[in-house]
Amino acid sequence: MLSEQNTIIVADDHPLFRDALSHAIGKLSPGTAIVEADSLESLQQVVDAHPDADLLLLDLNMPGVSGFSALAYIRKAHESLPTVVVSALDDASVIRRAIQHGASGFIPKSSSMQVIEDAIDAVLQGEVWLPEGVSADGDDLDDEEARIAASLSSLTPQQFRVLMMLGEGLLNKQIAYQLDVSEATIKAHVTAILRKMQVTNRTQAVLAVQQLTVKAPGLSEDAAS
Amino acid sequence: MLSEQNTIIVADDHPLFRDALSHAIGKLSPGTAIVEADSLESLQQVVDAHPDADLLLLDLNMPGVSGFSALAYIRKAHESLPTVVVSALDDASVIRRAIQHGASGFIPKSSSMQVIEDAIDAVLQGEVWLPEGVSADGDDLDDEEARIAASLSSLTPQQFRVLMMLGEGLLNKQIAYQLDVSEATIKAHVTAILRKMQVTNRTQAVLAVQQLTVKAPGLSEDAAS
DNA sequence: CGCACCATTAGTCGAAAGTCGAAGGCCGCG
DNA sequence: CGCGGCCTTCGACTTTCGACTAATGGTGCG
Repeated sequence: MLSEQNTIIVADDHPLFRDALSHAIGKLSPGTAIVEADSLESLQQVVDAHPDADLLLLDLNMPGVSGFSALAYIRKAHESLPTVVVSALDDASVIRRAIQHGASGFIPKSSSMQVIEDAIDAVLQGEVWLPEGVSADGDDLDDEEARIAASLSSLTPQQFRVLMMLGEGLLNKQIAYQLDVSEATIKAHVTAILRKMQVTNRTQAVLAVQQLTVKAPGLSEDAAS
Repeated sequence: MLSEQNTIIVADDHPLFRDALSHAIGKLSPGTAIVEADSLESLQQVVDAHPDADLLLLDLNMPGVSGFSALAYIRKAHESLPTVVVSALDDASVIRRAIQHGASGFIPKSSSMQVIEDAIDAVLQGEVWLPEGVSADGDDLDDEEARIAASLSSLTPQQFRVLMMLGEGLLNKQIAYQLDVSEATIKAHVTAILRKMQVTNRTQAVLAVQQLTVKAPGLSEDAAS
């Protein structure tokens, strides 16, 4: 099956795992075009350049993107693009939140290649794939979190990028330099962001974004595999 | 046992649970003086007014205090005051972090009265009390988190209060009004805070504090009991 | 008492943040 | 094609922030 011309986007900052994923897809479906992204900026470009993509594999721990922000944002901007979250975390609550933010599936990074292939296959068929033993149902998303996610989805791509940089504690000047525009432009974006997120200053905007953060359980163990 | 004149501080913003705890202590040890606090400010006052207290029962979800901040801060300021964390969360990682931040015990809010009494009793004996099945050992605290906790402990009480308010996204002017001092004073405090925390602006200070946050797993269930 | 530390305030100054209006580009739609 | 809408960009202006200096008062300690 799925031997048609598909396009799959793999977004992960870790080159090794990105390659592993790509390789798995290539084996699963040789005719599939694979596009990779390793940052928020490249992801936006790629998604924009491939509006016809069939699937997005998205890592939750992309640098410069806190938690579910990218997921919530991409999902609203590209409703027809099924998105599977790939993450080292595998808490039930994390998985549930991912689904509630619009993911079509969740693949723990510890999964075997076979499981990954099954998952991709299932989602391409239009199903929702979850690790065994995890239910998608349950409580709804936290009201506050849903409200914030909705705010995020109303941002323009550039505004979203700026917001993520605010979340790193950067100055307007630093953001301007990185995006290669003037500081005045960043200020304008920030003003628009504050308005859309219904807050009065950047610190409050950052706090809102932080609510979509996935708090690493840490301390347990490193991803040795 | 423990029929001597003890003093126990109960810090919890939830009146019902605070009373329940106080009641449990009263039953366990009639001669014990109980002092309550329902906010960061009152907690600071109370702890200050009772340097001879034998135990502090501290809720993690105090309004205006993010996560382990209060624990880390109080612990450094009053090393001889055993502190037991009381929380609705009971993830193993949360418990472990609490211990690593200096707590002498951890009591899930879902515990039975008997367990609570046992826990208090044990800690008063100088032991460390944990819920059954949880080990305190394991990995060390995240380096970054430890560094931040150390920074917090170097703050003066007023500076700590101001920092917590920065964490709510308040303006200097608003903080000044709430603390009933001039804005100049707040600026002076903020400058000192930024220096001690080794950051360059308030947003970065807030982000640092956020790293000590306990991310509520939420979604699972409400504390129905 | 002198000393150190904290809290408070004023005032100044330069930098950063945030608001407002506006111009140019791009795209869809009649 | 022309128009409107949205995004991006920008400069000018106001407010807030943050550093620095300087001063006053309280508190604890040898």
